[in-house]
Amino acid sequence: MTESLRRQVTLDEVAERAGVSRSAASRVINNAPHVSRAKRAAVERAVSDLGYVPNANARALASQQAGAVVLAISSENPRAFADPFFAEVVVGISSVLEETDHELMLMMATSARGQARLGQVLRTRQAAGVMLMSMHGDDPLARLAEQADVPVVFGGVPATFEPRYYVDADNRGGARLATEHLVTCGRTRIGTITGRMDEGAGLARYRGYQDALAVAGLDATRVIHGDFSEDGGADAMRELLTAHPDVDGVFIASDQMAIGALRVLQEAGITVPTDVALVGFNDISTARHTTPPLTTISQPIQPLGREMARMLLAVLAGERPSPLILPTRLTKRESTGTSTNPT
Amino acid sequence: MTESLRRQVTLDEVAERAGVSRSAASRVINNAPHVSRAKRAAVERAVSDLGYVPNANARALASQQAGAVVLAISSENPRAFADPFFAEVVVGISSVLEETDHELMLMMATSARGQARLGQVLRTRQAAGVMLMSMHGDDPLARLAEQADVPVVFGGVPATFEPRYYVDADNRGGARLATEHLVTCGRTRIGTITGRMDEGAGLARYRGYQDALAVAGLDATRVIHGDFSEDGGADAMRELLTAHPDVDGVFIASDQMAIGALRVLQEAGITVPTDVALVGFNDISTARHTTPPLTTISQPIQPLGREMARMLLAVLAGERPSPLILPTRLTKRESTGTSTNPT
DNA sequence: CTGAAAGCGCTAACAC
DNA sequence: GTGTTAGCGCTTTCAG
Repeated sequence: MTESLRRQVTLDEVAERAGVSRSAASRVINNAPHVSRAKRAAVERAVSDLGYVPNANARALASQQAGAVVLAISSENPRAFADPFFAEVVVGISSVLEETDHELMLMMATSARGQARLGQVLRTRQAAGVMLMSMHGDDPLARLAEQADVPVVFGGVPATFEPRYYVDADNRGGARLATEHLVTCGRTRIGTITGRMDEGAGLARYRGYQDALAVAGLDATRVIHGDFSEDGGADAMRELLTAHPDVDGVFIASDQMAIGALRVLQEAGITVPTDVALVGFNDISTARHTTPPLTTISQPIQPLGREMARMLLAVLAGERPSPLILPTRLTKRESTGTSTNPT
Repeated sequence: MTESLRRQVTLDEVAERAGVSRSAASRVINNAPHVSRAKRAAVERAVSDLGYVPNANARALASQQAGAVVLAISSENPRAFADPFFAEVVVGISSVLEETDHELMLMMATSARGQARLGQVLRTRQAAGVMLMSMHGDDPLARLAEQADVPVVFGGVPATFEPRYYVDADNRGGARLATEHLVTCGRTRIGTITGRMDEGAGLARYRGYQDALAVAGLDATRVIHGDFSEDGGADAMRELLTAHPDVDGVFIASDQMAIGALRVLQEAGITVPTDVALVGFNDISTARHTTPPLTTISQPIQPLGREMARMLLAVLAGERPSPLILPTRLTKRESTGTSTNPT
């Protein structure tokens, strides 16, 4: 690391300095076999003397395989990536990638243009693999990735098909946990505000609600479909109150919606949790600060990102990892009754 | 886009199909001059027939300049990127980049390894430029970027030096606004909980507090230094209460700290805003949902990202844009008194 | 305006 | 074990 921090140092220079052929140098760099200890050492010295750094572009071009992987987020809404959820996922991914020689490219495949570019990046082998998140319905991205003939790992399961490789949180189990908790609290007229039914998570959470009530032998028809957003949650709660005024507990498929619902309940003079108990999903940071604080299902978001990255790495290495479902857990707070006052 | 979605289509193939030389084809692709209309059209047809997509690696190698730009986040804490703030910035950046042919690489220059890799990426011209965020003290990253001899745009101003190109929010002005609001509300014993003083934002917000009180002719010595975190805010508020029990208004340099402070105040039986009025900074999403909701300074976060990207693009294009300071504004909520009950 | 030729820095057969 | 030889797909002089 002594000389020239600005200029490119080439392999040839290293080879010359070390007094070996370029192939030998190359072999050392990629620690391939068939190099004598002496040469190996010489090359290594030259590398550190010169501060050699391989040129990733040349390497990718020659070997037809890139070092970068891409994280693509698909959504008709460009703001989707502003969701703190993704920030966490990215942290998880980066923490794994940082240990390897893979760079992370971020692509918001929002517009047609964005999608085209993703296809282009994949097709020209600028990226070795893709992690795909947040697709609803039959997302064109999925197809695009398949065509590109590049390893794809999904974060979350699309609503319409089960990918070969994916990591997901146990949405169904979590929803079941949430609903069971409501049952445990003594609620008997339990409704739900679902997420979008064209997303895997929305569907799974709805199923979990049904599971729990089936087991408890309770009616599972107090259902309003929402869209995961705060305002959507408010609207849905109004509908729910109208359609089923007797509801005494609600499982809400996202904390954002739960916050909207909370507002509506307050405005209607309905007390949480005394009159109606609430459970959300996601454990966003705001959930701790609402009044009352929100009981919710916590997801291991950063691990989700980590495992996505690990899985992609595994596929890249020629393995065939199995899909992974990460556990979710109940985080009790006051919106379902305090511990000192269990209903 | 008819044939072969999987295979690389090369420029030569396009040239052959169009019945022109490779150079001609290349010129058309890069819409350079010196090509007859006829040839141009032929090439364009061939391109779309074949679904040609230039290979970015080859291009970068040959031209010695990459298409990708990197967003590097520096922090001793890998979780820093989990901050929703960054997610917003990234959205802003992406929205601009999506219109261009630049890819976005994300690098968390957390570990020494991460920093080394960043240097490597820059040095081997895998990236055309860098956007750097969140540095405190004399961040090694800044130096690294300079050495690499690649355009660098800073997001926020480091505490120790003023970079050539940067975009920042008007932290000082915002802090002043916040403090002035406290004055307007009739508070006279106004304290502050600052952020980290080795970050530009922490410093600037403290100065803004001083500015406002100097103008108002009020005492500006009720100062406790915090660290931007929720727990840090709680600790700081305890200290402040001990050191200056007479305080009746506090400007707190981040909403996270303000939330911690709010908790301490509540526990101490001090009513907000009646006894003590509070103003935070950032307008994080939780600020709307605390009890009482938090008056705070809103920053244009997404625009910040957008402008960073635009500035980098400008530099890349050979321009010399001036640094940019984005305005901040006061968002009034109940923590400084309701509008129906202005103190 | 146009095309030929010479690389960019590296990998990968292939002979030795 | 080792070095030589071709390229990877593109840009870029440089003559025509």
